[in-house]
Amino acid sequence: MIQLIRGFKDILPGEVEFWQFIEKQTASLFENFGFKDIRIPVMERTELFSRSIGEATDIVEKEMYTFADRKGDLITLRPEATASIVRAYIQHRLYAADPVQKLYTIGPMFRRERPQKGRYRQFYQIDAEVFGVSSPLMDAQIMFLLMTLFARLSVTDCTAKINSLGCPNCRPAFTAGLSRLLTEKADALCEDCSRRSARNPLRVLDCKVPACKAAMADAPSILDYLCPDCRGHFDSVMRHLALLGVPFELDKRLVRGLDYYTRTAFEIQTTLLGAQSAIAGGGRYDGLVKALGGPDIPAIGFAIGVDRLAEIAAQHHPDLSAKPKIFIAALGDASLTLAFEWVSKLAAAGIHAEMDMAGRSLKSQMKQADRLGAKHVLISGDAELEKGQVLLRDMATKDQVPVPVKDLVTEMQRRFA
RNA sequence: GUGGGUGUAGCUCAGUUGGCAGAGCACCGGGUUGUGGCCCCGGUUGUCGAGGGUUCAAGCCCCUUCACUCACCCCA
Repeated sequence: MIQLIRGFKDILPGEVEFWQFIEKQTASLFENFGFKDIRIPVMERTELFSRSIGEATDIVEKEMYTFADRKGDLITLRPEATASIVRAYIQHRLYAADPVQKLYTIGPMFRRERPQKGRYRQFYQIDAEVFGVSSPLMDAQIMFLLMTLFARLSVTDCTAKINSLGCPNCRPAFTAGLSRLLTEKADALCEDCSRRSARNPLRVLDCKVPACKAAMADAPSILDYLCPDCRGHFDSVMRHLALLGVPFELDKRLVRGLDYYTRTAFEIQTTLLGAQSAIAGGGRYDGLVKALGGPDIPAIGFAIGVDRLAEIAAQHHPDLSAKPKIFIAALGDASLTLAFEWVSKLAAAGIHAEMDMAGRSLKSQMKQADRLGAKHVLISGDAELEKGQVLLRDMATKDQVPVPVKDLVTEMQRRFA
């Protein structure tokens, strides 16, 4: 037996129904908000990701599936979708007709992390991006859209955490201040934090080690450093979130793992999934389109963890599997042939119909119909056929009525279509 | 990458100081010549994760390894 790759998984019938449900709700809601579906490849040139996500990030440094193709070009299985969508936006000059474009996609992403609950090496994201809108109204609307989607999916136990990361004008001052503090307190920090100090200084603010907490007690907040534009933008986001009734919490330590974010950063968290509390995250990245060679156009986007959503949805919706309208139980060769013809034609006509082809006992076939959850069973045996009819049984009420064999498919269509 | 837990039937799991591998569920058949759910009877199902070692004898003890899982880290 050949094992599947670590961190990868199959989605089997019984679970896949939740995925379909999520995808349907997403498509209809997103289209109501003006988003259009876009399909992008699962592989790109490695350079696209290293340039957009950031050379020094965990994702690029140690989590990407990167290899040389037969010609020697370095390619990477996408660890996220934003880079590809931005690339497509620039490459096809989608901004030419209208710089404002709202795009979404659903698909697998790949990161080589250690698997755990709610974290896989091939995982699925619903990803959406809005180009050409710098207004804070869009930031607020996007979070409203997310909360609305989650409510539809019965994921009620979630809160929005928001922060502002500033912009190239104001962030450097904050980063410098923080770095200065970290250098001063270097001796007091735990091993992890001394490592983080250089790479990801903001993370130190989040450390649970008491000594680090004490050392960071008077650490600066990014919010105190925001320039007037960023401050105004952030205040407006919060004002409009309140207007739409989106519950949110300010989280001054919220940071995104990707370098390209500016200003608004947010995460939707839930308590239902153990350590992997984030079911969606995103933010504004006003400089990325230009950095990747496009025009200077602002953008904001987010990603939803579908695996995590499906796990939660499974707790609410017990059975979404399709139930047959009709099961045909056949006794004897003549009936078997007729049942074969009827089931095939009913299914083709859009009526979910099933049968047993193994020639088993009536009792066994009834059991099978019950297990499948069939609404009705057509019983066809020699005794009925002699009279030119079959029996239609309602499985819930046990009522049985004869139905003529002639034009049976048409009659069933009339009753159950 | 680091740590903890777990690997026995399709599923959930028992398995005593080392002594013939088990139960429930599921599945198949019967009880009812041709009628589902409840009940009763019978039956099928095993690389005990893998490899090596100790022993007369290993599911159990020792070593190695793999997988799953939870957490750190990071994130969706």
